[in-house]
Amino acid sequence: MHNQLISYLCLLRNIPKEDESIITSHFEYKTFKEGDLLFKEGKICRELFFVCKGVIRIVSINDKGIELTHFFCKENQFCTILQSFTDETPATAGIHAACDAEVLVITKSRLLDLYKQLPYMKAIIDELNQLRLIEKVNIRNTFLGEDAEGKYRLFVMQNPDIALRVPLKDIASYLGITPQSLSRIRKNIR
Amino acid sequence: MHNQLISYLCLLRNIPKEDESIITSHFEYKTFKEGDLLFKEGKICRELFFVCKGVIRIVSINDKGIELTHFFCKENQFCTILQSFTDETPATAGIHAACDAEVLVITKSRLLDLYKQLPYMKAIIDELNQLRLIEKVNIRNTFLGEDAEGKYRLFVMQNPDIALRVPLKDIASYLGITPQSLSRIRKNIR
DNA sequence: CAACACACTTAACAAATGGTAAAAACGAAA
DNA sequence: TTTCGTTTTTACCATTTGTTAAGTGTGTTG
Repeated sequence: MHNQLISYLCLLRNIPKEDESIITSHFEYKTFKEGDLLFKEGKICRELFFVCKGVIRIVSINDKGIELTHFFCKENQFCTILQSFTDETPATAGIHAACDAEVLVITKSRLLDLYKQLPYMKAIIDELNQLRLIEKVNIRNTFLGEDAEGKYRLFVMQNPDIALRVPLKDIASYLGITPQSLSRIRKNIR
Repeated sequence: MHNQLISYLCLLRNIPKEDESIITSHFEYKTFKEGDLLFKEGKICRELFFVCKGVIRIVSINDKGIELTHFFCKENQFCTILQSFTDETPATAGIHAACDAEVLVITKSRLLDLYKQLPYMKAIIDELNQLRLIEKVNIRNTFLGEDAEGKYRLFVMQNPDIALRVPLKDIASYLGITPQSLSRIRKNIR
């Protein structure tokens, strides 16, 4: 599992062999079952997760009590509640396992320690943030102007693996439609 | 105008007095009329804009020929087509003046030169990117699960100034609804 | 001023989506 | 297996939004 993290980081920047164990030793391996809570809404998020296997999702509850899925994170993606992690303010969203998942966790204090030992790690995380920003903007733009069916088609095209692994209701709450609507759309597509 | 840029940057990090002219000399001042093109879709975007006055918007055209407004940038916001600017790939969106606007422009090569002279500028831009990522995620999440009227109310609450200054059709294309729908929604709210 | 282009509004109808409810399918636990 | 709870499907109706079309400004240009 720790190898997977190193392999991924190597895609962005060469990691000296001798640094590998420094990096991995800062992370802790954990497993979760579908529906399990990785992080609870309302607390300050001091963890950064790296998904090794499975899918996790960022979730909040709106004023009507409806679950909203902000986004999914799958294999080889970092995930946290960025605002809470950065500002140390209470998070307005939690993190749930959308299916069985294996993750590596690093706490904020350990991450800062890692930055001290290996300053280039900060640059990697900054670069990942920029890539993530580009990705978020792209997702918004491809969804813009599409109706529910169009959004679902785009989602499936861009994330065929996620579409197969997580419950329908989670995808519906990600697309901003009701499970009934998504079920209807799936039938129409078949 | 250049003072405005320095004032804004000072909110993020203290700028030594002697650096101010180094920074501002890298930027060029330009004015645009409503509807003017700041950057044309399809080209490689090598400019980073800082809005001093007015509102600009990122625009693309979908397969049906409909204009889509990705987002607006107003006073004291940096704006570029980030993917194109970073990867030097052709941009799939252009930048238009949503109302009369005054901006400071820095080219990519001049920005890289500025990074060399003042390395802390890179940290500032990285921090701005992270803030922008948090903002994009927040916008998406507050819109999620809202109907068209809810999205419009949220937009007006969060951007009362923009709502008053730019054409209705641009806001409609930002919300992903037709101008007719937005006109109807405005009437209902009155 | 007149003519024109463009943005905005309004209306009538069609299509898509939401709300409610109930049934069916599925999985977990006793 | 049976039971229970949850997810998914289906159906019906209400509401929202899109589509089309026409009318009303408003500003610009000749």
